[in-house]
Amino acid sequence: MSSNPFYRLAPFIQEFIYKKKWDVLREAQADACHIILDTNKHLLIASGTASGKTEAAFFPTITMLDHNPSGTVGILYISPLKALINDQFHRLEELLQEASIPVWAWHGDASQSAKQRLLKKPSGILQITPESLEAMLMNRPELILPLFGDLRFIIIDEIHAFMGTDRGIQLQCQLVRLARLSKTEPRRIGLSATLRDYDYAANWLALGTAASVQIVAPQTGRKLRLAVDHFMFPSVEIEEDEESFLKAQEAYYKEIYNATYRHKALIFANSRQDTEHTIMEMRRLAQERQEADIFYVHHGNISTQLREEAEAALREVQGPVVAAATLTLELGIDLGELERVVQLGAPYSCSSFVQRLGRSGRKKDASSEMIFFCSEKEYEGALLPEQLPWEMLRAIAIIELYIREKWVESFKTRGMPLGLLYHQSMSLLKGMGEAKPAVLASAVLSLPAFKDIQPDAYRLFLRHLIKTDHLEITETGTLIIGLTGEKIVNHFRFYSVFEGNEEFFVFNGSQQIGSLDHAPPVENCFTLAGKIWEVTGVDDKRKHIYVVQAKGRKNTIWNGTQGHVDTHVMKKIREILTGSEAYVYLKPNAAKRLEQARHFAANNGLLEDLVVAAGGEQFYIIPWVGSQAFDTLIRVLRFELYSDIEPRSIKERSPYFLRITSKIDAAELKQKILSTIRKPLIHEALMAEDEAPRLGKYEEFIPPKLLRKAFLTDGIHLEELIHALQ
DNA sequence: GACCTGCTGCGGCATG
Repeated sequence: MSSNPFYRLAPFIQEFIYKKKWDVLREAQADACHIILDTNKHLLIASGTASGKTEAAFFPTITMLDHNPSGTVGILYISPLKALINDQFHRLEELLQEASIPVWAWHGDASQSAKQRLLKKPSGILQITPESLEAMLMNRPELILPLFGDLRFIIIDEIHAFMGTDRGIQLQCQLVRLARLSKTEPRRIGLSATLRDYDYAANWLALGTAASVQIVAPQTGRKLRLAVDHFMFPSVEIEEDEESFLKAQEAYYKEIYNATYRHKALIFANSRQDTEHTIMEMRRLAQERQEADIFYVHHGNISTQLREEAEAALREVQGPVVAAATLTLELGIDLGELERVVQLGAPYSCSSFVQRLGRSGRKKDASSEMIFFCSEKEYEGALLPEQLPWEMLRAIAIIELYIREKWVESFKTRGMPLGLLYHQSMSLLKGMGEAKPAVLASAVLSLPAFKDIQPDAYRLFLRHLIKTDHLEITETGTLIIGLTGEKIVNHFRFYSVFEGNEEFFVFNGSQQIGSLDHAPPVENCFTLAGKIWEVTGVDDKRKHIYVVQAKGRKNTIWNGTQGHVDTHVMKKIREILTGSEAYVYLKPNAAKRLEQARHFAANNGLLEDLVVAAGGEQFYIIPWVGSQAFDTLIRVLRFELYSDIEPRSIKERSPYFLRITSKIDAAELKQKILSTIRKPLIHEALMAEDEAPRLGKYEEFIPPKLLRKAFLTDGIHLEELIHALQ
């Protein structure tokens, strides 16, 4: 074995590296070479952004394919994004110029003729999305053997984007189905820049196979340069204040302008509106100063063409370019080296922070840097806990967790993914045409993702699908897809397991008022078109929300959905408020605001206990738990403490605090909450009798009895709540 | 008043 793996790579790869003037293989690349070339194990590459992960996966696997060409497709590359496939396609074509290994992109936008050419002579590397793979497995299962009968490797890019999601469960099912139909056991390679829980990731990657996983996770000692700034916008309740509000806003945008001026810069925001608004202001300021328009917006509602223009500008234009994006620019599409990364507010998760940070400092020895612009709006009548700078606190917590503890969020797999059970059952049956119930059951329940589904539950599930015409039973006792099922399965939307953006239309009688992304629960109020409405009913099928105009003062204003925050982050925020540390990366305004917040929290007793008296019969509950445990706490209050608390008085800002009205005092309330959550059989009590909430796509087709069970398993996070409150 | 991802097969018509 040569000690330098470079000399073991295929000649055209050596030539490619030489031409690129890369002096040595990166650590991850060298390690990956040894594992791929010298072992039979799966491989997990968990190394930082810009460490050459994709090359680390492709160099040795292509080398092996070059030595010993495969009779069918030899490497299957699976990506969560079409954009990533297109990006990789060009890079692979360049690498493979001198080789006789073809590369094929297969996704919704790929041409039919290219797909036909591959089918004529299956070979080389195929790049695909889970949705296109689903279509293949379901509509053309007979093609799997000729396409993949000699498959050697499966490379899964950005696996953290799959782990812990329904799409990831779908992918795991597909890998097993692919292995069965192709009669191969390809080695798997997973790639990610943001992982901490390597064991979970390794298990995820190897699920359903016998081989073990070797992990490559080189330490990168990249320098960090961080800054957090804070801006206060005064309230605009009275007219005189408006001027000072506008002045503060102007100062804020000028600061962003200056931070990105004459740089290649990316501005991350947490909402599409923020990106639009910020770029509008940047344009205005540039125009005032007669500077060029170098600004772009990049988010989910922007067309592919415009997004590609923004990406190309960042990558290729000489001179300054400024783009504002939501998380659309987090994943690994190549943008080249960016000089500045600005974050408006705080990301919701540490892992998001790491991805965004990785957009700068890609060159050797360059430091990664990010400036946080946190802002706060003062307003009349703000409740005590609302006067804490939560967003800035979350920014500090995320920074501290990452730089001190190297912590990022871990993933959790759903125990009862019933929507997926429907999806995979229908997909498998469609591929089979017809099947005896026992045959279908064994094909589905032997998939590792469904190991916790009991045969009894599956029988109930099948009977329900027969009753609702999703399935039909023939005279010979076999199952076929039923009339209702045909409509679902034959629609092109069937291939994805996540729901597209829905629009709920709001009706007051027969008058349509507007639309919302989500339906608030019945009896909750929300504002739209300048008025407050109370929800009287929701028609999930027609996507209608029925409302009446709310009368009098209503406490239960629905807050919409918020980003998910982990319990670890909330605990860190409390620690920051309790402590006295001065963080070096805080700019003067931010440092001052933190000091104020610490005093304010201490003086008002906000850090002392779970329940804080707020005067009269009002109380704050500040639990310092993440979003999921927070939602469970609300269930505890609604369903178990309703005799002490006025349920309609609950006002929440998830996951930071709740305000409630109660006749019993703070100490007793706290005691009741703590003793309630430890009661045996409490799980069942936290749901209304007729409640069967859906957690994902296709769950409307599941028998309510099973759906309730799934919610108890995956929707109620009592253990986390108990643990966090102790 | 979070954010994001993905999509077949075929009939019919126009064009070279």
